[in-house]
Amino acid sequence: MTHVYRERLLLHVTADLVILTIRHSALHVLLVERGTEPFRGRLALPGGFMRGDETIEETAARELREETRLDADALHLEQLGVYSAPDRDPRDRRVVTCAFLAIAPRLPAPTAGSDARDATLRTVDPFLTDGGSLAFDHGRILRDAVERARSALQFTTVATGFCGPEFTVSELRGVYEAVWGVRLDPPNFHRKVTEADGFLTPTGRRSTAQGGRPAALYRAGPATRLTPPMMRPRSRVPV
Amino acid sequence: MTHVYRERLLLHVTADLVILTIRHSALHVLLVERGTEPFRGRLALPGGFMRGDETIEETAARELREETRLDADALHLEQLGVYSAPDRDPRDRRVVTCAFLAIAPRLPAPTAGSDARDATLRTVDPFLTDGGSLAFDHGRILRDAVERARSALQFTTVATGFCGPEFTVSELRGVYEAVWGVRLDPPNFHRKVTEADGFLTPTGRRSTAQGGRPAALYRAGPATRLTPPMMRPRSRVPV
DNA sequence: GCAAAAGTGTTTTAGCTACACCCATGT
DNA sequence: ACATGGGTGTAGCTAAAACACTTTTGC
Repeated sequence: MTHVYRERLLLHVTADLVILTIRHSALHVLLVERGTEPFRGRLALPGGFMRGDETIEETAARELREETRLDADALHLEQLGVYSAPDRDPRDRRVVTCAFLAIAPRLPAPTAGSDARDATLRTVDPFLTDGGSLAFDHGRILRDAVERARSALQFTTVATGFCGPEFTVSELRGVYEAVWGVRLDPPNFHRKVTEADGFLTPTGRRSTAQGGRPAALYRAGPATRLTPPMMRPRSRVPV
Repeated sequence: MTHVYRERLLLHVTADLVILTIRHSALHVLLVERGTEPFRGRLALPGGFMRGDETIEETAARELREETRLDADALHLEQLGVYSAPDRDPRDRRVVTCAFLAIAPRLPAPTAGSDARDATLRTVDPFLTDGGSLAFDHGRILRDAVERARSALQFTTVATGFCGPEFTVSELRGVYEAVWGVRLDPPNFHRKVTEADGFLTPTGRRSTAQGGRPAALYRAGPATRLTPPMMRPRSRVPV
């Protein structure tokens, strides 16, 4: 803030969302097909421009609501970072974006007719190895988001955000297995999460069994940090 | 990116720096006294406006160079996040900032006559409890930065960034003690950091003793993640 | 010799891994 | 009955905490 006014640049600021969810035991991301240039017809992260009297978090929450009908208060929504390379938009050098990571419970299939008429859920895997197929620098943003999510599962309790309001320990384990791409030992996982202080709150209810003994149902507990952390196995048999 | 042009807002974007360093065994932050309104005469984080053909990281690196004469390549510099409340600048609603955390080795006292003519190093503690005394929302940013630094020391090797090119294990322990505000057991700390893979590289040289046996000198090792993490004591006798 | 800081050894404890084994349901 | 997934018990291992003790310097 020590420079003269003529050096100041005026920029468009967007909030782009990496909305992660789990379907069929695999990590998925919500993508939209672009209807306008640049990158017309290519897949991109949902996002939108910041408006006046709005924080960037409010912009992100608004886009999230428009794309998923979900309320940002109910979801984990965190800033990933600013992406500001001058050539990231080939038609306008003055667009910087603040990327957000959103963690969503099982989403309904995107409904036609809504504002998200062209939204699809895709498995993240192809985009992690081949980042170039997304519009703008969204491949890079998606890779950063997945890396952030993998790390967050170790040290925080956000994994419950992928589950519904009530869930079983197996379902939670499925979240870790899908995001980390490993198999975890069910007995040890059960002990770890049920004994971690504030991670899970028992509801006293049980799930309707699907093929075995009914599992106890839990809600997300009050804790936000997971101490001690859930250590990610160094290298295991991939799923 | 689905909205019409008239809804787009044009914004000024600044990079504000939280430059942390350690002096006299206490965590310090570099602050400047503002010479212009708003907040004339108040202390603020150094920062500056983003220019054309520049990424926000380059803006931050430029400001860092101007304030400390240090090269950003040699330092740990990471994004903290975007602060975008419309009323954060009482005179211009269109200024958002991207805050950065910089970790600097022992800085020389800010030199008069440079661009940082009015820069001072202050201990962070007063600003953590009384955030209101800094300009803008910089008290909030500083608190977030210190929290990030405390967390980073657990899981990464950035603590070496507070030390010079060669340092002793004691000096490194002093970093942890200053940032966390706790006393650590010297024997256990020594084992932990010397056995952590890639954290420290022995130089073979020894420090000139100051009051005791000379200590071995190390350089920062190649590792960036610290595995297993250095767990922060739950609650200890404060320093 | 004594103080001070560096560094090693040793005991105890906590947490994790691996895996055997029992539990409660559907078919 | 038996298959299936839920959940507990337990032995062994690894890492960390606590602290006694040795080493190497300056004075």
